[in-house]
Amino acid sequence: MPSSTIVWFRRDLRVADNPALHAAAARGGVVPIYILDNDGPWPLGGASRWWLHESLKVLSEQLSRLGAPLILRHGASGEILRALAEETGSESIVWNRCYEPATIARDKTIKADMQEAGIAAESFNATLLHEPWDLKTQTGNPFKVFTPFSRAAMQRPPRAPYPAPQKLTGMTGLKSDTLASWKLQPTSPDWAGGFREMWTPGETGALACWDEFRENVSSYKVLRDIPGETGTSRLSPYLAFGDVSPHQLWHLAQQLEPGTGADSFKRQIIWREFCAQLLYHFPNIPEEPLRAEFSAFPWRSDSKALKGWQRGQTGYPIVDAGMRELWHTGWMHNRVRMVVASFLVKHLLLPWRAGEDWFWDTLVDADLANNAANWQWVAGCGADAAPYFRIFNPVLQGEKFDADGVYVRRWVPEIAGLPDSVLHKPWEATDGQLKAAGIVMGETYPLPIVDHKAARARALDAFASLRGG
DNA sequence: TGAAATGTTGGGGCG
DNA sequence: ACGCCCCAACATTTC
Repeated sequence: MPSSTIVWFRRDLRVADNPALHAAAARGGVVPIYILDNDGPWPLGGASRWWLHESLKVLSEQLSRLGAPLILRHGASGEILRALAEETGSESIVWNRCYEPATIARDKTIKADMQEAGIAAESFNATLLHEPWDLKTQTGNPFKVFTPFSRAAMQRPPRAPYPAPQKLTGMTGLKSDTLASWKLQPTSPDWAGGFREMWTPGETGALACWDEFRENVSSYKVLRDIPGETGTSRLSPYLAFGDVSPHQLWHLAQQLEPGTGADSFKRQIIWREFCAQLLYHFPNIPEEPLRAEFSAFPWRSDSKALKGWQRGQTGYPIVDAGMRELWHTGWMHNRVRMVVASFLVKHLLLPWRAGEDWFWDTLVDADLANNAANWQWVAGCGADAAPYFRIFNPVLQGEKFDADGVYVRRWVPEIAGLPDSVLHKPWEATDGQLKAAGIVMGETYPLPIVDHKAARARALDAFASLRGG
């Protein structure tokens, strides 16, 4: 009887379209393992830990049902895998590749160590449609502009998804941590109530999420910009943890009628690929601006303003609504992410790194590449970045994309009684309107922590100082 | 995947 | 009827 193959789960918490699992199952017995290894430079944030717990619970049930229970262990990945190989007599180990710089380095070492120990180690493509080293410009350089990247990506159809295994041959008697012992979920206080209301993590939840999205995909292109609607797919956390693969989603989108929102949706998938590719080729973007001249940028330091932003107390309703949605659900609507990010970086002149850290901790879809690349995009120091003079006006953005105030009223209920005409600028409400709505400005809802016009002028000055000197 | 400032045009009020 | 002005509406430029 051939020895079992260890399947090391990481950001691929699913049984369908899982190339590593598929390959292992074809060879014979499998030993699935997930290792809690928080040693890297970007340890999991609180919201991600919550999602991971839920997702592992589902994966564990699925694998047990298929016949190969999931082993949970914590510690240094290399040592754990070596020990497991010894315990099980496994002569091979497989996994699906991750592309964060520290993970690449770690996995390289593990692969070499394994092979030295006579254990065959093989990795597979699973979390990106295209390997970051596969798509290059005509001159052979990595893409730094989205449009040509997306053209190149569109011309290269991704592989078809693998089916889920029907049955696995597992091993019994191996020791495993309990999921609860990892304490991934909050207890006191339990801040995850809003998370549970909104999300069903795991592979089955991902497919249900797709089904719901498919019903509305024809209006995706328009409604994806309206935060009061459920217009976006909300698939991002599933993708971040690999509850579903981009190949599966691409394949599903291909089956929709062309000309529907499928094209816009695929474009968003390509944005994800673009960011991953940037991180691969420019591995320090989580910490350093891609455009080096930004190292000299005069960011302010203002812990009070930062806290006001984090807690949704800026006095700008659309900003506060977004930040509270994030805090409550672990997620924020895409349009509003751009508004709050622009507000932090331009109105408050606070470093994009502070926003990156906060999103990393609070988003259930936190992804190193997306987070770094998009914050740099907003700050103007990244690839294909927003020009420095593009400063969102939070009032206009609110009036344009939340015209009926559904979103602001949901997340900033203390001003819900204002009429639409002043909902996005409560400081302009008349005394009568404030009284009728039960609002005392500065007490029940903050006055704006910065004046838009002055903040805009200050940002333009600061950004201009980079250019002229 | 901006917003504000500036420029241009044309309808209409009015002497 | 005409010229003048105002200003909304749209276009262009600038940040």
